[in-house]
Amino acid sequence: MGRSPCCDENGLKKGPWTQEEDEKLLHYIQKNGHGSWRTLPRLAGLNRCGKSCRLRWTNYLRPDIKRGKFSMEEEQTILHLHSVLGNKWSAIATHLPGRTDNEIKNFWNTHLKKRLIQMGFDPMTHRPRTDLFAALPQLIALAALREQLAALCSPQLTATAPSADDGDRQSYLPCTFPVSSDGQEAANQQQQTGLISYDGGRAAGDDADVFACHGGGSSLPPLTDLSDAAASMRSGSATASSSGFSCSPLPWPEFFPNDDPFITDFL
DNA sequence: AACTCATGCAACCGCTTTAAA
DNA sequence: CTTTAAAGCGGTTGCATGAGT
Repeated sequence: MGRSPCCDENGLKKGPWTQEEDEKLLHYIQKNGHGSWRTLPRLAGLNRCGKSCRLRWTNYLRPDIKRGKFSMEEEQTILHLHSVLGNKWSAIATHLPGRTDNEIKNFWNTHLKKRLIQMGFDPMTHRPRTDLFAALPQLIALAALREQLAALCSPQLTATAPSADDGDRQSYLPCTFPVSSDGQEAANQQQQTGLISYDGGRAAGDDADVFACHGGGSSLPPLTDLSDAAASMRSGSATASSSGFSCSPLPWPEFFPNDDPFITDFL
């Protein structure tokens, strides 16, 4: 099972392909098929290794390759398949006609992976990350929630004694995630059997990696409905169990156990 | 205008798998 | 069954380009 010497051979060109090389390769394959990639470069008159030729063909020259931005449907498919298959790019690519595994891999690494990390998800498991730094957005959200609930319980306090830093705090309290400029186009993810199903995406032509926070077309798995909780607090009703609030007021209760002193300290 | 930094993508590297001898 | 070459695949790198300062 020795490694093929391939590009180690002296004199073989590496680096970006020229138009002339592309034409030679394209012309040869259209006429003869690729056959053995090992012998192809010599037969096609190319000073490249077979591996390089194969890659150039499969990732760029193949006539059925689709170019341009990934559609929302494609994004959704990639996210779903990745949650099931992991980094099996070639397997994922078989479900996206015209897209190469390399293209999907690049798209994942430059867009989708970052987006999941930003949202506090582990890009490999598609679950909320449980380490402290990853959970920080959720913890900050909890702090915000606590402040808001406290304000609802005793509005006179906040009304009569505004603190100097209230303005600053308010600026980040309402949302701890990047907010979409368009609530409709924000990604909408759901936790289904522990996996994220990406059910939305960006509007066409919108490149910004922006996401609405909870309540504005969330791209996160469904959090506990805070408005219900707040309404219950306001009305003084303790019968919020129908909304599930009394069971666990926290998002993803399995990651934020109610008996965790660090968490309960927020409440 | 010049510089720095971030981003996207093509291509390479090296390991694994497959198939032929 | 074993060995070996070839192909497949995923991770990584490096360059071109655009945005921001």
